Amino acid sequence: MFPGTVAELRDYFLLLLPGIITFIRHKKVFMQKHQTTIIDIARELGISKSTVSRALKDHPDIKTETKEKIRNLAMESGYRPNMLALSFKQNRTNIIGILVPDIERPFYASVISGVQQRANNQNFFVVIFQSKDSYVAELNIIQTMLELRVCGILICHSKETVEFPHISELIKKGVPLLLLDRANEEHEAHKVSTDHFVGGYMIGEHLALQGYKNIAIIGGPPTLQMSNLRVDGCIKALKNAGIPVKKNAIRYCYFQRERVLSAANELLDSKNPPDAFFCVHDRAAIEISKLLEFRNIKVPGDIGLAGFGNEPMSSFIHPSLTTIEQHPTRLGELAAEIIIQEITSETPIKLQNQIISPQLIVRESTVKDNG
Amino acid sequence: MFPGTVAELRDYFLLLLPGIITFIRHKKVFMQKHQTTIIDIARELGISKSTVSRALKDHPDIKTETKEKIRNLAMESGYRPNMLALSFKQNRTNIIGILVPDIERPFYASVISGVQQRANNQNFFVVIFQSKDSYVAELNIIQTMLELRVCGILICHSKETVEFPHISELIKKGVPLLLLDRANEEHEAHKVSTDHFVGGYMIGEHLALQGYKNIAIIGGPPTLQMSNLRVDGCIKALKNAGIPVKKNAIRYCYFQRERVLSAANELLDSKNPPDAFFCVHDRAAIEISKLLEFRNIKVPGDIGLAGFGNEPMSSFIHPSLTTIEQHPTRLGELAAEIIIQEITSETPIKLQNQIISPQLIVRESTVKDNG
DNA sequence: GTGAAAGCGCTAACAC
DNA sequence: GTGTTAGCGCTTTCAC
Repeated sequence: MFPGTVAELRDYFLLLLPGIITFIRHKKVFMQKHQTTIIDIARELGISKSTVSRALKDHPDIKTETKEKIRNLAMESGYRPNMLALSFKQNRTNIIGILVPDIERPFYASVISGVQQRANNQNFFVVIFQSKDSYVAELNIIQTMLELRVCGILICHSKETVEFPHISELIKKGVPLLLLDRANEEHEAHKVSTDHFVGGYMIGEHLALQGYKNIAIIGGPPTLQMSNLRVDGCIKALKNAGIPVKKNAIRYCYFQRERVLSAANELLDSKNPPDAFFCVHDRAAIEISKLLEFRNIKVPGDIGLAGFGNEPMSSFIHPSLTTIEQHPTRLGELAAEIIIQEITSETPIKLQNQIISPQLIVRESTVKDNG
Repeated sequence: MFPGTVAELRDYFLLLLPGIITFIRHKKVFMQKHQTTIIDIARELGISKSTVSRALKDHPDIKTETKEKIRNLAMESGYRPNMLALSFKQNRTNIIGILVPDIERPFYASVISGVQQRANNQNFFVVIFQSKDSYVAELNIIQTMLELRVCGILICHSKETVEFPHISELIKKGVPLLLLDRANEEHEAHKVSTDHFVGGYMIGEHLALQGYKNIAIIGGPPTLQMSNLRVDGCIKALKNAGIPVKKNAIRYCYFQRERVLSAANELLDSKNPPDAFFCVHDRAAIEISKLLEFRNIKVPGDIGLAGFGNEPMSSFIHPSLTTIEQHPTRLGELAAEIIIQEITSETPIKLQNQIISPQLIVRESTVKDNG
């Protein structure tokens, strides 16, 4: 019955070998000690797994003492529900997908940080994606997210994105969706954003108050709502102060370094050079700051300079930069809260459109009268 | 048979209501059109689902023409494997978990960006976690990752972390694991890091070459290997150049602003003040830069200043900061490649310990002879 | 108040 | 070369 000779033993071993190999391979993948399941508990207590399932979610049908017993054992044995099984059953994960143009930009890093912190508090996970400002990438990523069966999507559009078929699609599908900061007005999705118009207005007002009379504006892509709102806000404030802005003094530079520099140079070399720049992005302002230093133009003595976004760097350049704080972390937190509410609520919640008030940060680059 | 009067109709409707509500609720969650499954294809073609499954993974058993038929239909019908089912079956997702102290710090943002890009190329997802430099958080997060059944883990320890039971645990469990940049030497896991020692050495050498003779070093927490290596590298280079570093000139400031400032002040006010500072972190160097400006001490005229990390800001402060570039994006990409290799390979791969060469970035803050 | 059983989509061992 | 079947952990309907 059991092999006797060495040869028999060898043959017996060889016979078993494939099985052994399979066994080892299986074990290799995850050698963790068997995670307690609902079935283990049921077997241990001599009851059915449905009872255990119900007890663990506090179903009213189950007797209190049964619940007690089950919950105790669950505790002792370190039972943790298997998320994979849950997700599979419900055809939906507890993963929130977030798409931003570029994680490395401080604004998005902060937004993500906020989202992540709030999400983790509530047992949600955050998967990140970057479009690197490519529209095609944006489309693909959204498909990928759907395949992953994320339970909610946060999107901050790429700067290339001027059409929104993917967004309409998502809305039609009914996937919980929130548009971050660069939302197109027409979509019926939750939205969280900075009040770009008011931010621009604050800068315009401040520049007017400081006595600047001839302000040039460095915009982003003319198709990007967000950056246009900043421009419009500024123009409105200046108009209110009786300061006209010439068409020619507004330059759309697509957040591109070269365009910013050549626009600035052109303006500076013109017959009627500006006495202040408002850049709708700190990055551009910082570039111009370097340029002015290079051209030996004093800031704020000869010319004023204001940015938008309060990037960490803006307080460290010389002179330090007047700008607008957007509270990106708070933005992220709020976004996470709303999407989680939408996900967990039984019925769709009221459409949110949260606008975060920006804050004017006055620094050296615009304040003439320093003494 | 069918209700006649209005009252009957109403009653009939009320009877159906619960069912209708349930129906709507179910549909609400995800109204997407039914995703084609392997079963649909099998039914359509009048074959079994196993054949379909095998054909789609190019199993040699299946006849070529059968494969053709199946693949065509799969294409047409837009079949996409259900990741949730796959994950459930294999008890493992295609999600890589990454834990860093803080996403908002440029170094980590870049690392994550690198990881994310590489992972997405290979159909992996990246879930992010932040410890905010808390050891307890680090422990919890690792448990959470295990519950999510991530298929691989990338960790960059919090600065509080001086014990590593969780890491040993992970290694014992056999979860694919890679330690990023702050790895403890003794662990048998994959590792990717900057060559901190060489980075420190480069700074030391450079400072010596520039003629600095009395160098103070601002370190991190004395328990953090990474920061100690930077310190040691610098000391070694200085020693090689015949420049002794006094014990008292090495200050461990735990990456804390207040400690950095008080240490710097103390050193500057001492009988024998340093003629250069090496801070193992750009942040600290930037703080000291501000301090020196405030105290009206000229850099690099009166005193030299060097940092580590090449944070974006370091090139924008005045004077711009000499520092070490760590290539964080490349670090992240490499980390992703290694962990994905480990995950996808049948047998465990050779333990990797990749050390990325840093790069000396010489800027104004250390170069005395500028004219 | 509790149990039995089906089923979510897919894989793989086994049968033929 | 292809089909049958069991099973992954859990929820939920239906039966008792």
